[in-house]
Amino acid sequence: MMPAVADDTNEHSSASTKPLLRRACDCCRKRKVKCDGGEPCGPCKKASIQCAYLQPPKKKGPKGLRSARVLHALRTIGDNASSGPQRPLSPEQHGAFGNWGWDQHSVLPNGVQSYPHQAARPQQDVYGPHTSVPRQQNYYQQMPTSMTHPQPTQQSYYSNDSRAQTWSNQPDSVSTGSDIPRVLSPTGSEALPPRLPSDSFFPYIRLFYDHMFSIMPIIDRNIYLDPAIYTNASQASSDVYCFLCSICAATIVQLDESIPQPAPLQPGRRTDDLFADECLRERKTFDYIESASTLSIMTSFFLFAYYGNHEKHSKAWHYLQESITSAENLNMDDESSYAKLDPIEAQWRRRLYWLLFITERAYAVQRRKHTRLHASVQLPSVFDSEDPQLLNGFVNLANLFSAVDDNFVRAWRGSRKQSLCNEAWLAQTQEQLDKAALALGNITETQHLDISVTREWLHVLAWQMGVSNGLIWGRGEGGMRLDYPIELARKVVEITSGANALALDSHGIGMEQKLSDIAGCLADVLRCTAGDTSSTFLEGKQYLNILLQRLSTMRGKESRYLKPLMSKMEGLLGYDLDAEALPLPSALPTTYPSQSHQQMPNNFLQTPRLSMADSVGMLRTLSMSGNLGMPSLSVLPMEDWEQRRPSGKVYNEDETAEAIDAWYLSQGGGVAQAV
DNA sequence: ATCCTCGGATCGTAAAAGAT
DNA sequence: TCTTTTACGATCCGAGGATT
Repeated sequence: MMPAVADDTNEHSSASTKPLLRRACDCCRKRKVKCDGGEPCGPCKKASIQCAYLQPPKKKGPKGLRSARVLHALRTIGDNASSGPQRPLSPEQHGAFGNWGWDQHSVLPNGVQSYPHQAARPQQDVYGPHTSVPRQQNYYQQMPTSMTHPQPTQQSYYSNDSRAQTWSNQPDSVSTGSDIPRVLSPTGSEALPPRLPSDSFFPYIRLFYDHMFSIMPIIDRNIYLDPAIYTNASQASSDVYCFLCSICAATIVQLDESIPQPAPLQPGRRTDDLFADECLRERKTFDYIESASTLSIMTSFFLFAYYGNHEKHSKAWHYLQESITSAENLNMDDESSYAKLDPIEAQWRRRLYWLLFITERAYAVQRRKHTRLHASVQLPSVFDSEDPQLLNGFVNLANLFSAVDDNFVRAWRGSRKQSLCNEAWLAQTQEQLDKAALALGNITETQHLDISVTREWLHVLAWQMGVSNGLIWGRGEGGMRLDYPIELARKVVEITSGANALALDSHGIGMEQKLSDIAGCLADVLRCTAGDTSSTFLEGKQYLNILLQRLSTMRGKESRYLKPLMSKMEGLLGYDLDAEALPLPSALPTTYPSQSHQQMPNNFLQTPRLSMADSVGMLRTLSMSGNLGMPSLSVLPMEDWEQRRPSGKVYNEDETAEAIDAWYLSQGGGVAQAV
């Protein structure tokens, strides 16, 4: 499938017709010059540029249903005709999505749809179809050659065209055809601080695609994995530059030490901080709010990821909200707005919207915040996407979080009426969580881990809500049993035990938080049932042990949640907080669930038994104090945990301890009656 | 004179549409 | 199922602009 030439035997064919090379290097492709296929190739050697063959070949042939595309083209023509001016299909509409967008030459053979002329090509072509590299370069060419920023004359040039960075278009500018001038850069022409060198970005973008793209499939690899577009990155427009800085900052801190990273850009300074500072500095030089685009939404989003991973939660939440606000400004929460867009553009926007949705739900639950976005727009397409397997996973995750509805969030924040947080509702919620993410067969491991662990984590949260509302002694529907967290922990151990560490680590601190939440909840249950020697609870201790082991090596180092958890565990597992490392790191069963329960670590302490009623009482006390599932407050800053887990639960008080014990015995739980 | 950019001709491949 | 049509990715020629 590679050869572009018929009778190309191996290297160079001696056929009479001009021999096309089977593959040109990335730079020659960009430069549109003949490549000799060498490493480095002749033209690259001559030009003293880095020769590489990184860009993967794209799939050829038509994509999607032809008839649908024709329909869209006709519709677009109709829209343009009725909405007046001259404005051809906006470049944004061709935009960011590589060549599965419309072919700009073929949409309208009469030329009405084609770009008028080169000079009017918008800068946003950076995101244009892959094959139109020249236009990307053209875009960069508009920038001054020195390390200063665009001059006023250039601004006026830009402001007269519709600034097509790929996704930057505002729907209203499409529908009204009004080209609102946008100020892109500072009005002054004074020299500005130098930017980061152009070659700073690409290594991190590659890391992003290798390890994070499957959970954030929002930028086109055909565009951003092309090293050539970074050749002038330091002179890109401000919003592009900010975006690149933010995604690099987020990637570095999210992957952290789980994978070897390129050498620091500046000695003695964290590169993620450098990127983030650059992004923030550059943002002050232009009105990024007024010129909001999908690009600026993503910039805010990656700033969120950067701060979130650094546990700077006020800033993280701020930037997440900023990205959501920008999305609302672009009407991305309005389904009807997508109909006006090119189908491909619409698909990318849907992805971005749902990523914001998922992230907001997850983060809001973790930090007990309110949510603003709703499942109000259609999910992105799976089968028509460039990677159905990947999109399948993404959509699964979106479905899972759709089960975390407003009631869930309100109940979790403690602002839902007690009467509404009843057993039936919780049972239904738990059921929905399982139903929402069923088809996990054909997805990547990274996504599988995310969905599976998130699902169990949400189960844990729902269970804690039940406890807080006095539902623990029910019939066990919706898992409202005392030992339910042990079952959930078992699943999590099964999910993570065989997992590729890097696939787990690529979820950043969010995964650490979820695992620590699950472990914390399990620890509470074990503490409250201390002394119980039934197999279920001994099993639970082993699961806890394994989860702690996991946390001890997250992202190349010990998770910051480990010590708090261990201090909480003091006396329960026999661990000493001051111990230099967890015991048995290598002796842990890697295929744990198949192991028998006999081989318990001998350092489990036998502590006095509690009755079932005592256990439930303790759990309720913990939930009242807002301490349920939380590691000891003595290790993490108090306000940090309080922010994460404020209390505020309500629950009934009228069940008797006898009834509880009787129920539990009937479940075969085996908790001892009394000390 | 040399270098560089980039429109577009051309080709091969693969998917959609049509014929049987 | 087979054939035809169409879309699209890819290479790279060569005109024309920029630079030395």
